Amino acid sequence: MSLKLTNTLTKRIEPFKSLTPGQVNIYCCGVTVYDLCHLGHARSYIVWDVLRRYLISQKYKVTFIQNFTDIDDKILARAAKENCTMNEISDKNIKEFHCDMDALGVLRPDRMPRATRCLDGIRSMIEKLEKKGAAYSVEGDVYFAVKKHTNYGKLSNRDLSEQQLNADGRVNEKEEARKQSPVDFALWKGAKEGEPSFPSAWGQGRPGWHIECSAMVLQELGETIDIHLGGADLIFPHHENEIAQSEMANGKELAKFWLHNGMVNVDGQKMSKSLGNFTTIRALLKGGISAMTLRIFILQAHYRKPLDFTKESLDAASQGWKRLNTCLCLGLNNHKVLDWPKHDFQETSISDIDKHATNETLAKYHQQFLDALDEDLNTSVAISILFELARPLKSLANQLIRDIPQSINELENKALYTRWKLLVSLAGILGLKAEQPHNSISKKEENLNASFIKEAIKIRKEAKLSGDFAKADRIREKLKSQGIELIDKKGGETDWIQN
RNA sequence: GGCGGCAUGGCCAAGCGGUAAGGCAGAGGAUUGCAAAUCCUUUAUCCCCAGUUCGAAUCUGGGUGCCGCCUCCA
Repeated sequence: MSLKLTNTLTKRIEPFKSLTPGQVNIYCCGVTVYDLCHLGHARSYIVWDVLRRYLISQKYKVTFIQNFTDIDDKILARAAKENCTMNEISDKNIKEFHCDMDALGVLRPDRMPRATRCLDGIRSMIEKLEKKGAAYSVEGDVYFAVKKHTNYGKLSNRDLSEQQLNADGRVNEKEEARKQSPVDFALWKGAKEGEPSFPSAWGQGRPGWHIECSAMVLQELGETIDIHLGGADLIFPHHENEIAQSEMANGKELAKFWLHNGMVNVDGQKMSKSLGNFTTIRALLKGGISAMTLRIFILQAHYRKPLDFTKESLDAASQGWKRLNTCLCLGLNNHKVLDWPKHDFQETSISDIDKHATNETLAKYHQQFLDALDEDLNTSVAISILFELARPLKSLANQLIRDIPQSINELENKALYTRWKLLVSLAGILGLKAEQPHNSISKKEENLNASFIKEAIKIRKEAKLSGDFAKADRIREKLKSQGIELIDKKGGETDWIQN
């Protein structure tokens, strides 16, 4: 394996090599927990989930840390609005975050530190910076003196003298006056009236935004980590400031690889809270978009490029997933008919795929899939290989669902089983898992629904027999709009599945 | 103004110097109820101009357009 990744730090695609063989330490910038997550967040965490799964499949021991920013102006504003405490807002949204990410099949990070619970590390890092003369305190605030850091700007490739400082004129004049330079940023903010605060050597206050990540990386993973992840909008100033703080405090390079994902766009513009053009993950899932559809949608584009969110592209992903899903379900639902070994999805190990590639064609697909991911996580190509693998399986699946299965000789059957296993394994690296369509419904709805559908099928059959196809089609369309798909089989029988 | 990214068929999207993956939609054929679902087949010379090269969507230079960051942001 030779994984190559685009490193924002060097502006190049370079071979990935971990500091310790077989071990990868990753830190991923998490969310500020003041609200539900939107599709942009989903993209970020799904993409990095694939990176993680891929590394694990390549036998790396991965330690994945991701933070929660649980103190911030927006959380406080939300708390004031909802007349509750900051902690209540944070707790609630952390729960919601997990709910969404679990639904999307994003593996939970190994640890998820919260800013308010890492204050010792934060304070001691600020003290260290102060001792080194890289930080100064003014009236309860502490600022990082950017000019002390000779390499400032190395990540975002910026010359500070060329920047339009505070471009929007959104300058807090009081704060500006306290700073030695307009580019300096807060490490610690003195407490304001009525806001939650924490004790420190500089008085009551709270940490600035950037310092928590620096402190957590050190606390959880050490001075230098393999990979630091985040959205492209964090490159400046957040990651630049992290580098400045950590490298000044520790005297060591913060991260070997900096990876950044592209934004999700709506009508060509970045999806963001402030523009109000966001769609939450929750709304999408509730609206009937399946988690795996979102995964396909996101992974069909390269992670660094902007991704336009439109109804059309989502529909396309949905149709594509439907196709793939049929194939992934094949061996689960039909193993008896096909005489395939019973297969439990939960037990599919994503690091256990080598032995499945038994023939030349499958070995080729397998290799192409791995090569694609090696090449800076080309998930788009990886997915295309899943579709190639799926084609004959799709054919088989439809024979089973709709017709009498044709006789397959033993050799073919075995090859198809192997192909299916490979498909399941490779899909697993992308976090794509079968979503079983229900042809039996939960007990609660069973009586209501099943008999209703049965009745509808009966009426439709009568309509068909009497030649009233318009009526038959109306019934079919009506059920379809309710997620029930009718399938006319040979011999006049009608089956149904719920999508 | 500074830094960075992008421009490929109706839509989304790969491609990293040797002659355009994949998905969706469309078309034709099979099947069917002149239907749905399904299966098979099928559709591009890559924003413009100039250059390098035997050969460029891919490299260089110059345009044009769009976007991101410089302020909270995945």
